[in-house]
Amino acid sequence: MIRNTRQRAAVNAVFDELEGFHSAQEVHARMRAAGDTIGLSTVYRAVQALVDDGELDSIRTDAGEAIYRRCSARHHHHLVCRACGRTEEVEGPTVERWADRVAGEHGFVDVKHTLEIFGTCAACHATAAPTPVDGPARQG
Amino acid sequence: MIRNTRQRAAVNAVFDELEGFHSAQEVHARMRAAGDTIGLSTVYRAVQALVDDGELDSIRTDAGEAIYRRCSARHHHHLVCRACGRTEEVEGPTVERWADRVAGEHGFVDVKHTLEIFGTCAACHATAAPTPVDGPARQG
DNA sequence: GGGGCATGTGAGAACTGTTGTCGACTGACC
DNA sequence: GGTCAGTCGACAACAGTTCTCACATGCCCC
Ligand SMILES: [Mn+2]
Ligand SMILES: [Mn+2]
Ligand SMILES: [Zn+2]
Ligand SMILES: [Zn+2]
Repeated sequence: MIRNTRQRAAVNAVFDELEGFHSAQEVHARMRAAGDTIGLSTVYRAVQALVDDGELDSIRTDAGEAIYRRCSARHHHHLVCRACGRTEEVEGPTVERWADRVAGEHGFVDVKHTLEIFGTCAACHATAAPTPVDGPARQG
Repeated sequence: MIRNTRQRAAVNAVFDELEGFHSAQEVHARMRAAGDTIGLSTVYRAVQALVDDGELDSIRTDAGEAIYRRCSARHHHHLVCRACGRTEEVEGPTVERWADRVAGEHGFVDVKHTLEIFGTCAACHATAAPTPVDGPARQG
């Protein structure tokens, strides 16, 4: 049985205050800095549980780190500024249908997909680029 | 200046004989097993150089491991069977236009994207599922 | 065909993110 | 309150990747 614990609730609460994507390690550091006592393993277990519950969405940086964000319930994708890290949720039936169709044409069933879009947001394009964030290694 | 070395050529050659995606560690093990003497660090450096040159395409498994494949020059995406790991290259203007359009609508410039499709291929769907391969953690 | 030397190599150490271990703890249920 | 499976967290272990640095070797120039 899944039990309600202070730690799980606290991790969940952190994502109420946080915009955008954050790693388990960062969440752990923030909680510790705020006086919360919680183990790193517990943070990892909590974010994974939250992803399983659909509370958080997770993507992986180009460096291989998993980052998490409070996620709206609707299926969507992310548009990420590679300069400032700002993310927008984007969605649309076009790409959903395309993915299902090409998979079906190849005889694949039980189809899911991952899609992330990287670019430079208008603000960052206007000014000089601040601290960069990893985009994809190669356009794929 | 970039120098031509036996090791770099050998890593490149490995991908001529190999279908699908393979990790740096696997390539290293194959080369060692075949009697090639090469260091793991060198394999990592070689595949990275090949990705930079556009000779290889790289994606990251859900477990965070980078895997590499000889890549056709045309822009495309991958349709991966989560049961047997078989991959198909898929492409189409629909999804390209969609990604560029939604990014443009949000004021983003210099846009790239990553897209992978996961499913069960017809062969694996017909038989019982063999050794599974990771798909995405969550449909995104 | 040699020097000279910047570039590349590779064994091993180090580093990163993540997961496993296991004794202590505690929320849920009675 | 008592029971006990689920949970915690310090720590170790692990996997993939990158760094270090002494040694080797392509490449340019003669
Ligand atoms: Mn989608
Ligand atoms: Mn594309
Ligand atoms: Zn930006
Ligand atoms: Zn298959």
